[in-house]
Amino acid sequence: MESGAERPLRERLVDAGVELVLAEGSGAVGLRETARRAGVSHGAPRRYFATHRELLSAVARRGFEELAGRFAAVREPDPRARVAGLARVYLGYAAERRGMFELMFRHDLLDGDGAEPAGPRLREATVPLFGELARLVGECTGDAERAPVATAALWANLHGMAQLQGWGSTGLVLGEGREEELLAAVLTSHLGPEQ
Amino acid sequence: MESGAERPLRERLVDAGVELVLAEGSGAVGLRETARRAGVSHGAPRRYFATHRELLSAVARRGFEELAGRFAAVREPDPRARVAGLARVYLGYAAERRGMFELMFRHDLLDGDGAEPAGPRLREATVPLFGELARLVGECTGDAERAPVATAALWANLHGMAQLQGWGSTGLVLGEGREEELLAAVLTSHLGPEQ
DNA sequence: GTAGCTGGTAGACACTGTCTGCTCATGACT
DNA sequence: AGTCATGAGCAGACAGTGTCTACCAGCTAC
Repeated sequence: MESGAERPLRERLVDAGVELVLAEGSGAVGLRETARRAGVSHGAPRRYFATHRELLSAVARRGFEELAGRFAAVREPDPRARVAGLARVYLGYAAERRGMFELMFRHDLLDGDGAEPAGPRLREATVPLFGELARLVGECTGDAERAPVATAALWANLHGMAQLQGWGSTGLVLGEGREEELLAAVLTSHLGPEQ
Repeated sequence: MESGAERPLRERLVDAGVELVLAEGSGAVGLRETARRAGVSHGAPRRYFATHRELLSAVARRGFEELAGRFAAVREPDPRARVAGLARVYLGYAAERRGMFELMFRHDLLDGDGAEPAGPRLREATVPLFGELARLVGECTGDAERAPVATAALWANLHGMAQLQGWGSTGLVLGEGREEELLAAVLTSHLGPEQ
């Protein structure tokens, strides 16, 4: 019954890693614990992940895929609404899947710098998204020349917001429940006033 | 010779931790390795740090002290120049002492949430600085009412920039050496055009 | 001079990542 | 059919880690 075609072990290990990172943070994602959760021996993961970092990288890559999926589901045609939608997706992902979000940006744990000949680098996966965002920002501000810098600024702002909201600093400093207001201010700052 | 009054072991352990975190990242700061660097037995740190997290927290606290010292050295009287100065200090610290900066915001590793009855919480140490920044932002924009939200936005922006610059994403997406330009754009976005 | 405290040593335990050798099924080739 | 190679997972070992515990050298105070 369990399932017609069994999911390959590699995927099951990443599944287990995702569960672990969401439940207990990236520190809990060990080779052995992951194997235990997947119901295999402690040495089994080694066939797919030569090292601890490779497992973590695979889990993080899963995160980037999830996030890309959410981005792809944003359908707003209007540039400004679209930027707002993408921003909300980003912040929403960071809030809902906190452990994943943190792991995804722990470059000290991840590969993508060294070795790994096949398979895209993790960081560079964000470049196309940056390109789309820059186009949208250009449309909003009507200044295509300054769009890259403005986009980098907006990008950094969103990333910082995600980070701060993640450890409650937004609430600490501003009072609870003012995220929407803050996001609106951020968008206005970088894109100019609405309409 | 070595030194007239010997530095207490607790401080020497934190020193060693700082060295380690700067040289090899927060993952390298272990109780045992730190003890080794300080030339004491592997159990010695336990007298001062009951747990690994406590050691890491002490190292992070040292970081906040360093950063506070740099902030205190900013002398610009003009509000806008002062904000710019503080921002440069923040980004400069993140760049020069990367490992420390990363550790300081790894709330999953640090205490300050649980236990630790005496001694100020780490996160809350940033609140007074936020207050000063909000005052300055209010002076720059002439809108004291919106200052808190504007300050939170700026704060998040700086933190995001520090993060992205730390792993080279700024360069990846914008080309190298455009940090000053980006900072200028960020300040303009949140404080309005210069003068 | 002896009791108690402070600051440190040393051994043990469970756990981790990594390495290595092993088993056993499957499938290809002769 | 028989052999061989390969893929996939198991199991044991090793060093290193955090944590716990017992122990001991000095010092101070009565």
